[in-house]
Amino acid sequence: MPELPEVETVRRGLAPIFETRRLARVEQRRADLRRPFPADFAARLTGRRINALRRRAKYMLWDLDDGWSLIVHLGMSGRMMLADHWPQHPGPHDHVIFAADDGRTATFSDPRRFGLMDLVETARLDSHPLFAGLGPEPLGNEFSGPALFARMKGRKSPLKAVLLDQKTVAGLGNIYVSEALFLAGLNPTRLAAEVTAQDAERLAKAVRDVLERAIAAGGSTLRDYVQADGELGYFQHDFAVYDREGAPCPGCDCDTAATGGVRRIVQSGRSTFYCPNRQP
DNA sequence: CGGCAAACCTGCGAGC
DNA sequence: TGCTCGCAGGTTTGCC
Repeated sequence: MPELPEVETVRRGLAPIFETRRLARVEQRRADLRRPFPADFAARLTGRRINALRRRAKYMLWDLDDGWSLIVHLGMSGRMMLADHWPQHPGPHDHVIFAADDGRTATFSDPRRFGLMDLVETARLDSHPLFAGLGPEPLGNEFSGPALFARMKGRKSPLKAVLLDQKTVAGLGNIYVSEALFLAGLNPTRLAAEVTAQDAERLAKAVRDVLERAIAAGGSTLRDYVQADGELGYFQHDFAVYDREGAPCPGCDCDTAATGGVRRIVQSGRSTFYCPNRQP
């Protein structure tokens, strides 16, 4: 799915349209996504003004004028399609349609239906089950080398798994974990407990760096992710290692014929890409 | 606690 | 051309 940079890109696409506007019409077209929608979902949103459109980790938050917030998670294949008018012929995967009071619409489309939507009292957001255990925002002030080091301490799991764990730091997914570990020169199979404070410092910087560059590029477009305005993100052209098995390691003089180039391994069922030379 | 596989779903590309 | 298989950006659950 969209990881943090893609969710942030979608948020930035929606904010100018929906922030400060009222929801004139909302249509929920099926009973559930990954889980059921809250009761009276569309009715509770209709007529509400959106005070702010925020993001926490990979979740979008639409703060409403009645003290509640809409939580939107895009899952693996969720996206928001913008239009000037109510869609005439929604497709089979168009599950929710939102219309602002000026007639513009956003259609939430999610073929795999791993996304979810929920409503929560804004003041109680941090205690919502989805948010209670989340680690710090990687682009926020709470995230730093020492903070990351503290969270990795004692964890006898591979770096890949620990970074993918949203309790360590919130917002990384399969792509950006591989990219960050590459930038930091750390092997994904190394145990988190064994990295030094200096390693953690480099890793924290790498996480920030890759996420900031990905956001600047509008995220990564693989199969079905597009920005809210229909434009394609282009950070996928900047991947150093992700989905580049066998390719020469970028910025590395290692002999591809000898090393085999970028290597792909499977960790807890998911692909990890790295350069064995730069990430010993 | 931790690692791992499977589950939830559909679509797509590769290979035969 | 048409089929099957494997794999895909996430998260949760349940089992060793």
